[in-house]
Amino acid sequence: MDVHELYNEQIELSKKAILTDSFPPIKRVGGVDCSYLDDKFIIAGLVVLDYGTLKPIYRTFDIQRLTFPYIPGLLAYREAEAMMGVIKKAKVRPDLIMVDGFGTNHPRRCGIATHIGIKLDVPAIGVGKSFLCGEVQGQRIIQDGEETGRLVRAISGQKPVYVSPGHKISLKTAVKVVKHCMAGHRQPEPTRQAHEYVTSIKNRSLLRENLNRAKNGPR
DNA sequence: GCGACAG
DNA sequence: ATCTTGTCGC
Repeated sequence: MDVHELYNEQIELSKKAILTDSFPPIKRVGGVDCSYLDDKFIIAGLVVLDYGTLKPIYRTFDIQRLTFPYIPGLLAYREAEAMMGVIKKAKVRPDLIMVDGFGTNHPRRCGIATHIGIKLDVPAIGVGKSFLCGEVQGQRIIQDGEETGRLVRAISGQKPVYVSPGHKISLKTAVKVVKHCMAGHRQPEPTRQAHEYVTSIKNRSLLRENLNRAKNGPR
């Protein structure tokens, strides 16, 4: 694969990003995250929460073969297919998706939240757990003079989360939504619960693997 | 060339 | 992300 073609695709995708609010009142928020099995498979999980109570009302997962390596700036090519797969198979549709990663705060303004948002035409927000790029000025993240992201924390003094709009939402509203979803943990509930979920699926898979090994291996 | 670099 | 014990702080 040629990374330059992917870079160009990201640049083209970023031009399609809508960074203004264009979605109905949020009733359900979705959170997606991934985990891996032996570097061979990727598990994507989706948890849909009631926006008012932040209680989970639905969840599903999808497992696919891993086909792309981890390359900073190209995370979407490793995880987006699995995430979009689980979102498409969901029986309960969220009004907005929170993704583990970035949106517009990205070297080419096209993090995985933007990638998924545009390809599925769904409002999306990126919630990163570690700094990616830009210049931090207080709570703001500036790139080429524009504010592309914001540092948000549930508890002052603790490590922040990096919020940026992915698609069909403004930075201001994205921050507002993420803050609304904070329940005393560093990460907002949608991605936090999605992470817990995929981890449990992973452990369930590993357990099943070991049971089969104990049953068939020793002979 | 050097440094930075989501999950 | 993943591997992995004890340990620091609220």
